[in-house]
Amino acid sequence: MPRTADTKEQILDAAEALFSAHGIEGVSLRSLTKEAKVNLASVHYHFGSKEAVVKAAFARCIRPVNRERLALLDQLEKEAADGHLGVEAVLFALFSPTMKLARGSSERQSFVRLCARLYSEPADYLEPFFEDEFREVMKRFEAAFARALPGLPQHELRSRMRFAVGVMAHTMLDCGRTHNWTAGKGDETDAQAILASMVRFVAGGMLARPGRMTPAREEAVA
Amino acid sequence: MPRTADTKEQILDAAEALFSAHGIEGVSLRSLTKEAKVNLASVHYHFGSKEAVVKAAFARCIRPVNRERLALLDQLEKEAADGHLGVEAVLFALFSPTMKLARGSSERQSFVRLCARLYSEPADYLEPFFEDEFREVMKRFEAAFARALPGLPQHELRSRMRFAVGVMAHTMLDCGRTHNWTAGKGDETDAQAILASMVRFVAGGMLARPGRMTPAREEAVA
DNA sequence: GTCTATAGGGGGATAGAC
DNA sequence: GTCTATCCCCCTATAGAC
Repeated sequence: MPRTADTKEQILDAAEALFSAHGIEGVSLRSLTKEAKVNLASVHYHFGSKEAVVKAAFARCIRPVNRERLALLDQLEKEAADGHLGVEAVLFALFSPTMKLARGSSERQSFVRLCARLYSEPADYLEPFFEDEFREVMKRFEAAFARALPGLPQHELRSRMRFAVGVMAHTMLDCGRTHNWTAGKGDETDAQAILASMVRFVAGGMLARPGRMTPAREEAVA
Repeated sequence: MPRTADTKEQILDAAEALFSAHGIEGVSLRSLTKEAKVNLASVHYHFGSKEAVVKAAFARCIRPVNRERLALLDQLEKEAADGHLGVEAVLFALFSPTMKLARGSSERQSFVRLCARLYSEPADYLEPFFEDEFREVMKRFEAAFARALPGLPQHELRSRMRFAVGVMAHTMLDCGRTHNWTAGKGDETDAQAILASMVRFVAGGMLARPGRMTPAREEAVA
């Protein structure tokens, strides 16, 4: 065994890799402990339950990302203390920390998919946990977007933030399906190009003039 | 029993409701047949396996939607045979058929979440199935967007289409979490407002000038 | 802290009567 | 076509030796 990592971290490493590949319900503690090369019972000794492993794995994945998001936003707001706050800059602060994960070691690449998957996973116990982990980020970025997009009604702003999250989550999922992103040759240039495209696209959506569709279109859905 | 539906359809009705609520792995054939008020063995008689039930439920849900998408696009291309094809109109053809589902009977509302969930479900056997079901729609809409957005490089166009799908999929998932969309009072006005917001947002992204981020931002991710 | 062994419950699938 | 009964698998969790 080349690593000196302790049992707890070996379990979390395996949890990240397997949960992202097969979903929570698709991973048994047996497959998990086999992958981690630890005993089945040790997972209960260290975590107490499968549910606790899921939360711990997710927390270890997302906390540094959200910390970096807030740090980037701090820096951004300090630079622009007096004047204009750019939408693209705010989006960059929101997106780039996750994108960075997609370029790390192959063990870390699966993190990205894990985060995106967990958001759509219907486990009831995850929803309040998610809310806790993201509350600060959501609050701070809502304020930043409100400043970058003056005049946009709050309800519309919140909808657009959800759309932005949708773009990111979906892109994270798609990054795991390599055949979709084969324009670049590898991870290094790709991640940067995808991030740039994402920021441009979402900025375009954020900046769109809010308003109604043409009447003809509205009738068609009524 | 008020309905005269046969066993097969009762199973599919229950499958839609339960899969969308709990995910594929979260639903056992036992819970499925209990909800459907049919015998456990009947699911194997009619479908052969759980996997076949999943595919059948998904096909029954998505085929009419994709048919309507293509019909709307047909009509749109006929109207605009000579001149300009509007991005918002194409987006409307792509999005509105799913949005309509979200306003039907409560049994049908869960369809929407089902479709969104299945896209992120990591079941290997679903990916080729998905590809088959959406090939025609993707081909036709890629051509339509190419026409509506002349000059946009094909690779960028494909990225943006994935972003658009991400917005829709994420919105479908969120529609099930009612507390997120409580601005309107019910489903009727909400669905229309959400659809309008979505179309405006994605159109803004589609129409964004493709290009690079500012050099400072690019360095930060390198 | 780490292991073996096992409890106790569900899971998908199937055989065969009706 | 529909049912009951059952096979055999895998699951999480725990007890208790080391």
